Amino acid sequence: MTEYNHSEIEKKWQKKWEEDRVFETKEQQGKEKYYCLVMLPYPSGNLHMGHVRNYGIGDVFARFHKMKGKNILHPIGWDAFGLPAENAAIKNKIHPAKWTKQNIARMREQLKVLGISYDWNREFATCTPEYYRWNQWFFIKMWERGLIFRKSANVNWCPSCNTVLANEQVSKGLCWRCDSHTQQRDLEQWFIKITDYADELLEGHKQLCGWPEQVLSMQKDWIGKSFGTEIEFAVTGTGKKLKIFTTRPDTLFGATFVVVAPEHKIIDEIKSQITNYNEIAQYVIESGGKSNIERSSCKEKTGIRLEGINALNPATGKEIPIFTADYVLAGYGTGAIMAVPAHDQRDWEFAKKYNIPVIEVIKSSNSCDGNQSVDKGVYEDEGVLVNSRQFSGIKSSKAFNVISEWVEKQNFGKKTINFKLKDWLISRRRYWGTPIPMIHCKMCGTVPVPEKDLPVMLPEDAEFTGEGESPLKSSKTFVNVKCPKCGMDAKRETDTMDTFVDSSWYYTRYCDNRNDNAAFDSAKVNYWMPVNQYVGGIEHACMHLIYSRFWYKVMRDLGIVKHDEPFENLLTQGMVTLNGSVMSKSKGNIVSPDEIIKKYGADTARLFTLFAAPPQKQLDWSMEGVEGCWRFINRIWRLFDVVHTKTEFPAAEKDKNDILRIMHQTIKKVTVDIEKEFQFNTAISSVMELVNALYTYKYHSNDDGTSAEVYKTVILLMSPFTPHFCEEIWERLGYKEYVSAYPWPSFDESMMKQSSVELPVQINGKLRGKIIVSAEDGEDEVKKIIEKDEKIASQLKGRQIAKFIYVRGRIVTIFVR
RNA sequence: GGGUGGAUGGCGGAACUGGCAGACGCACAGGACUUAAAAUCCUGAGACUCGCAAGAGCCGUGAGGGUUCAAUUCCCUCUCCGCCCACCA
Repeated sequence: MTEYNHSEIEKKWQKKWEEDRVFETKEQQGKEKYYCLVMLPYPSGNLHMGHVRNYGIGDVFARFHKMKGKNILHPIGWDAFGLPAENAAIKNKIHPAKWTKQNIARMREQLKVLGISYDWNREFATCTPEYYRWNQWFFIKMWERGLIFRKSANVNWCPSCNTVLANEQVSKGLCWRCDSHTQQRDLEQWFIKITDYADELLEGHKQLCGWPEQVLSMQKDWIGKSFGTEIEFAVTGTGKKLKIFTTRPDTLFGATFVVVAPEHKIIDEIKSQITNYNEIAQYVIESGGKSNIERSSCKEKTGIRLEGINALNPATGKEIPIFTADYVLAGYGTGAIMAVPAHDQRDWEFAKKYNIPVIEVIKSSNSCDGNQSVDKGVYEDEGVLVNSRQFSGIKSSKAFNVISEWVEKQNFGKKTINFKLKDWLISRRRYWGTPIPMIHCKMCGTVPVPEKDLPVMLPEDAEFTGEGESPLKSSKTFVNVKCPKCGMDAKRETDTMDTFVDSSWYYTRYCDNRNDNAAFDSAKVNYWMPVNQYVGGIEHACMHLIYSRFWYKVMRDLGIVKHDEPFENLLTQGMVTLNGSVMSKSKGNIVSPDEIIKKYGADTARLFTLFAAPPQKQLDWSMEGVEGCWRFINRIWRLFDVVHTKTEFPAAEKDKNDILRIMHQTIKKVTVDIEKEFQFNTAISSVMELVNALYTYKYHSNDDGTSAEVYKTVILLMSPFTPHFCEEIWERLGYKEYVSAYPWPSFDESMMKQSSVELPVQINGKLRGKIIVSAEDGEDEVKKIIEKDEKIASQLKGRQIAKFIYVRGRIVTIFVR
């Protein structure tokens, strides 16, 4: 056969697949469906190795299940709104739409060269009015359901991007995209009430058996449900009450001070009674300038006492001081806490610094350390209540309920539940996003754009200066509008939506991407959804994957989808690194997919990313490893001639059953590894073993055509990993149909049985020899064989066998004295 | 600080339910082919000790202990590394 020419072969089959519409799909009732989804790429302009890995993994699933006879949906699209396009507009004076379109065109070509089995008919970009009008439609539906609200909020502000960032988009005080230091500002913002679904998002985890435990626990922590009690502390001389939140109501009698967040409104409300108000006001300003991250990173807790007033501990009736300190967060609980220095580390540190009394209220129930002194430090574990009047002596675990109920009865508090999850801030002062479809009218207030007027189009005439307010404000044609209610002059909302909105429901649009009358046809979505296999990066564990789950539940409540959860199975793939560090432009350690594909072909590039590490783990790039995969593909290529040439080596006859047994074992291994284990690396290595065995067989046997049969299986097994190459061989083997449409090989357990097995023999835990036994041999036969084995027999000579263990097919262990 | 995942040859990584540790690949060495090289095909190999050798012994899965005839796998204690969250009351 001629030499393996990857570029010719890959071009040929990509063209054929496209011409024959091999991967185009539609609903087929009665046929099992399989929806394979990969996280849609941002059109940055260049495909990187992470993409190759991500989409290569997705393609294995899609192609495998297609061969398994399922009806496949395997789509791709573009997450096309976002900051980089706008930054490019500012920097290079190119319109975001044009920049994005160019990038998509280039990346589409790069993707096509990879030969992924996408149904390209279903492609779309989220930046088109055909798509984003449905963002607007959903927004209005949510508004109607009371899920959208506005409030003035202290937000993260990126001075470089000139925009508001969600908490989730700030990492270590830096903007998630440009790495500038962020600041705090107060702005009127649009929010989605995701917290209404907090409980369901948590409960829904029970249905997500196909998700990695790691992702679930990250989400659980992110949602952060905690049970506690709200308790009111009267503020002396003001008639005001201060509501605190605690998860430790059992320590109520030990609360010796109260702390409020600097932003807490009570400070302003009672400022006339605070004798050191000037000092307090200064502290409030100072902490307001700090980000949450700065606050938390400072080692020593700062705070200041509100002089002239006290709080009344409702349980003890004692007056205790009130402090303000920035270790208390305004956004969590009630923004105020009761501090119990004996049983909380932070309160302890604070009390020591400001010389506040410490009252022990829980003693370890373990009598040995019952004499512990509170001066020794903090006791945060469970125990028995002390110094707590009628509650002394009961267990702290019980006291949670007992004291909470008592507090409720006394009418100064109640049990509550708190979440860390915050409402989703979705407005952006940006151009390149979905316009929020609202109109501000002086008479009618905030009015949604009527459905018939959707989409609210992004105007062409906006200016991109990179400074000040949203570019949409610079467009007169956009801003000025008539109120849909009263017809008077009104102004359009100029904020756009967070791009996470786009990616929260795109997977349903693939099911019906050309629909002009609705976001999608429910019948189609209900056929394809839920996604059977979702593949993407772990970095989306909390944001994208929570927003999507939330959005899907809202769509369910709107009655347009029928399931509770969008993604049945999730695979989070590891990063691609070079010499252990992440590939990035700034580090200059990028390996370009283009170059690798040009030199070795897409099949080799894909094979390497699948073989070098399990999909979930980090993958370190290695040129030598790529060479190895290239060699393996060539080795299969050459095997074509080997198996079809008559060879005779009667001297060392190899058993035909041997090679067939290995073949069936390999089919099983590859099937299970793809279907259940997600272990593509071991799937591929088992095919390598089969190929090695085939070479050996061919050179040491009288072949009657068996090797050609086995070879056919090798090609079938490899086809999800190296599809172009396998199509080519398949054709040369004389098949008219595509290998990608051919049924996946099945295995026969009975073919895997071996008549004789080699068994290791251990004596006193040490390997002392090996014996060959027949698979059916019982313990007596095995004993006889061992007695005949010279080497083992000599070890046993003169010693008494205390124990003889025979694990069928595994091992023989003898324990002697 | 909380959560979570991990630590196995020179390297990437295998190992079912506790049952021969190191599959497969890379790198390395030797052989065949070749005038030669590359490519290819074949073979070898965890460390240490003894042996000319075939081989034998012994130690080995981050560290220490435990359960077991048997532990990379189960239990306890500890160290280090990655990721996510982080003053969440």
